[in-house]
Amino acid sequence: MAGPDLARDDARDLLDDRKVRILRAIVSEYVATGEPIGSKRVVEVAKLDVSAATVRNEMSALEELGYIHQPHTSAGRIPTDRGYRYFVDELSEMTKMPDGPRAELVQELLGGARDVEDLLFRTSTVLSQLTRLVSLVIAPAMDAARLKLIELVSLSPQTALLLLVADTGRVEKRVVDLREPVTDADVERVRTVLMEHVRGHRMGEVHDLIQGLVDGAPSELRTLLAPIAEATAGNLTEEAIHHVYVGGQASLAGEPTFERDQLSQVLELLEERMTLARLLSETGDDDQPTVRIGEENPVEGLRTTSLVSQRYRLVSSGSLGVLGPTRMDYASVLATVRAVAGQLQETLTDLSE
Amino acid sequence: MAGPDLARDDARDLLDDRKVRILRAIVSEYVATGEPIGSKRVVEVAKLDVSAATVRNEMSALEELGYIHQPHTSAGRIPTDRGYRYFVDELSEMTKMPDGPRAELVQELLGGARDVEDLLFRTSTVLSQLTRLVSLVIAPAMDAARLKLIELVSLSPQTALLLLVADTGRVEKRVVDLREPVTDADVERVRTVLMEHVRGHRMGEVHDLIQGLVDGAPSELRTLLAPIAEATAGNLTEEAIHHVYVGGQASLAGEPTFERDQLSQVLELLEERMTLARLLSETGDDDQPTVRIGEENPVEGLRTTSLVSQRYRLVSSGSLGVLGPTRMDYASVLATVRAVAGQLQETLTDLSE
DNA sequence: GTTGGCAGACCCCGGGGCCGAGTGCCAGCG
DNA sequence: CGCTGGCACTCGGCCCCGGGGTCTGCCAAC
Repeated sequence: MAGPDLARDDARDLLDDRKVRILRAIVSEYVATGEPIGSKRVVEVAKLDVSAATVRNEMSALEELGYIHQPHTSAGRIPTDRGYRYFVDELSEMTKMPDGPRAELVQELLGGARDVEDLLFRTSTVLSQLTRLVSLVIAPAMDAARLKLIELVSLSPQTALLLLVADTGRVEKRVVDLREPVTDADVERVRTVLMEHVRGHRMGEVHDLIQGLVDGAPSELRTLLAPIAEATAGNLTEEAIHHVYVGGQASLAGEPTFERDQLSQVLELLEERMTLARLLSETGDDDQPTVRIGEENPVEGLRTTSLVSQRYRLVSSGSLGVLGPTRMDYASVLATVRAVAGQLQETLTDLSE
Repeated sequence: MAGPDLARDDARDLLDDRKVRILRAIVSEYVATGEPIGSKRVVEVAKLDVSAATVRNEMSALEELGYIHQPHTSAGRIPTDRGYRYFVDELSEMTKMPDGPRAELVQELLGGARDVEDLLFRTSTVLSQLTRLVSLVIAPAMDAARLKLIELVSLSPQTALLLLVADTGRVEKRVVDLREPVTDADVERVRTVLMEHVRGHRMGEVHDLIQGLVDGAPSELRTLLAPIAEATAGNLTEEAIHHVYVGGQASLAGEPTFERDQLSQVLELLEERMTLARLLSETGDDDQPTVRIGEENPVEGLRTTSLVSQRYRLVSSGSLGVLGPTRMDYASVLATVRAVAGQLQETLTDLSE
């Protein structure tokens, strides 16, 4: 009770060495077994030279401090979010981390990805298989990428397909309703105009550029250009919301920690691409994974889960991560997320540079 | 015991009217409530002018015939797969079906789909929301579609992006590793050659055509064409496996029929795109939905689920459907699947014709 | 500060008893 | 011959209870 609202780090420093060892024992044993850990067990695991009674006193103190918690009187202790947090912070401070998987991963990731989307899809698969958690991968925003090619293909007299190819290998497409029949020659002219004026610019500027063209164009082209401008309206990049790759939902069902309705709630959230995209975009910018444990999570309904995410950088940055019960092996998950993000980044730059 | 292996239809005709009414009552009540139905309840629901005892005799006969089943002695009856099948067959014979949803559906489906993929994605969403089941949508095979545009965009000195646009609005892309640096001029020449020789052909023939070009090309182009031919190898259409859209997994978790491990098993299957694609491709070619109930299902692990699927036709055909517990309201599910398939087909042809 | 001892709390589990729902069977009736 | 009411029986679900086991908190002593 001496200083209840100390900042995280200060609070941490208050723990003497023995408390830390006890806490660590509880966390690791609980992660491994899923059962509450009692004082006797702690003595064995932490190899302490004191009796169980002493440990009980310490555990009582740790509970007072909010690091552990007992489900009911006369049960062992379980780490709280804060308990996990303590060691995650410790992990982050260590410069070297335990190694994630290496060789096979490269193999599987690089192994014949056909294009960027395919690569991201595979990444998601690899990530969920390695961690046995739900994996999330979001494509990088395209704003900063440069337009490499813009094409207009007529599908029918009244509709055409607009293609935008970025130098990152991403392709955006839009079906354009031309409102009235147009000739191939018209399409060709527009194609040329577009290519001339917007190629090489940033994807984020494309819409404005085309809009500009509409205003200054001869009237017969204008009727054709207008719907194209429209089609590129609404941020081209918001489209990214569809490009959230989710894998490993099945692992959630295997997790006995979750009640049936929690499970259903989380699964529902996983289908809201918007929410997921927002969630992942709130990932820190450093090269350490961001970890959000239980209650730290902004989304109601993910309060019993943890999210470990990391950015990968290309022209602009995307992010990826895993979602699982708060009871997870943070050390190895962090290492894996990091390794996979690194590998993805590398493979992506190989592709487009 | 008179004729135990009668074909489905014959067996059906053996049921007298009262048995049919009883079976129908059991099916509909069980679908509605999820609880085993007893003789007393049947009398009420089916409005029969006989006593419960009589119904019990009939039920006993129905059980003997394999249409219903009791979970344990002294419980009510539950329909078997065969019991459901009886009424599904009856539904299929009726020429007019109960109407599926209409107006809002059109709204939501058409509502600003940006491209074909987006449309399929939305279809999947709509389907799962309307049925509260897992929805599956698979893109049409591309073999029969005609190539509208083939483009080669260099991303870096050594890599290029190959774009194939079909007249259905589908776009396939491949990152091509060129092995050695090439000039823009080379790329331009190849582009022209490709456009000249393969445009307008069927997607299924593209690879062979390019392969032919390689053999007959001057050597400096050959080094460039070879990797392109490679990139289009492996059926272009197999790619479709990634284009299985799955929605509404959360609804499975809400279903108390499933045990925890069944749930997990089904969810795992839903992540195997290959399996799903195969499953959906086994859909009948008529304009009636195909229904596979429980054990009728070819995939081990889906033996407690039913799959209702239907083809939609474009140039070639794709299919879509829903997956859920055998205990589902087949009448309304069939109607909905049918309506959505019809609507999708319509919207697709609007787009590309 | 540490320790062993000890009482108390509580979960888990199996058994027993009761209730209710639903069945199968049977004798009798039209 | 089909239908009916009556009846015995079966069985799951529920509650209660008591024993075994575990872990805690407290305390007195070292």
